[in-house]
Amino acid sequence: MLSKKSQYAFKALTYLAEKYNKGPVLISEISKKKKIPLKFLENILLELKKAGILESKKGKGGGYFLKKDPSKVNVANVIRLVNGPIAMLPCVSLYFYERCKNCDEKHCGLHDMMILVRDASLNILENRTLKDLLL
Amino acid sequence: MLSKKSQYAFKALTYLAEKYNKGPVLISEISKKKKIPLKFLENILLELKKAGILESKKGKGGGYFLKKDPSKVNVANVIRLVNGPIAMLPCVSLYFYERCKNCDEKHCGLHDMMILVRDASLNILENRTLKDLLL
DNA sequence: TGATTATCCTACCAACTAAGTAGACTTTTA
DNA sequence: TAAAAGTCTACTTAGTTGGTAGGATAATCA
Repeated sequence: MLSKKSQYAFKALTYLAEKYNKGPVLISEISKKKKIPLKFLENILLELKKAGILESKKGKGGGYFLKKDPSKVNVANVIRLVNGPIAMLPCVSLYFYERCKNCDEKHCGLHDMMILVRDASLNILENRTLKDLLL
Repeated sequence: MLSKKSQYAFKALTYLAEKYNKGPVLISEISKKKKIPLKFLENILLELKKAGILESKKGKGGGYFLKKDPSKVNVANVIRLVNGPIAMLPCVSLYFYERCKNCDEKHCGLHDMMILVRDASLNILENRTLKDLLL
């Protein structure tokens, strides 16, 4: 399941996508409109900024805004960043791979099935962007 | 991600599937062969029994065994039982549904996308059984 | 019938993660 | 230089995960 943090992240990102190219948006505005706890939202937006998805401006007239066009922000990447692995097992994860202990990946039915699940999910998530989440 | 508990459950179940119709298997045997902490495995097997997947026999010559043929034990159901929801959001879960707060499901792009992901995953998991996990 | 074998059950615990809060600091701009 | 706004460090609180301990209960067999 996606964490609350991830759900907040998507709400904030889609809000910013709607306001793309309309100047910086206050954290407090996003917090109010999307009903996300202010200080928690601060952390999330900062993380998204450090990952290169958002940009910010300090001082009066400042706020957060998308660094790239909404159609360039990949959904799978946002999930990996905020939520972690998409795969159901570490041994089939592309970005968070860890070897199974006491289990030979070459002869593991669970492993093989989870690769199929991973690919089916990625087939959707890798081909969607923030733009697809609007409306 | 699947919990360790879930991974242990699948290891134990596939082991029992290999021994289907060959009489009860000791918890301690599964524990040793599959390298699963004994007392933790006890809990897991008991849970699987209560869910109607396993059967047990007490006393000498006792142990655990599959209640049904491995080809009748659905993978999706095992995951739901031991790990929880398969969907990535409560608002798109079939068996663990919860309404979104502050979010209209009729107009939510995230919701729509997560239904696609859910269905893609279920399409695989619902059509596999323990038998498919062997070898 | 009583010892042995094995599951069943209740309770507990340590470590970690999720979710959120507090408060001071820094930078920008008017 | 004061106000506005993001940045940073640290904390709290609640819940989950991954176990462990020890006894109760039931079945078998000598």
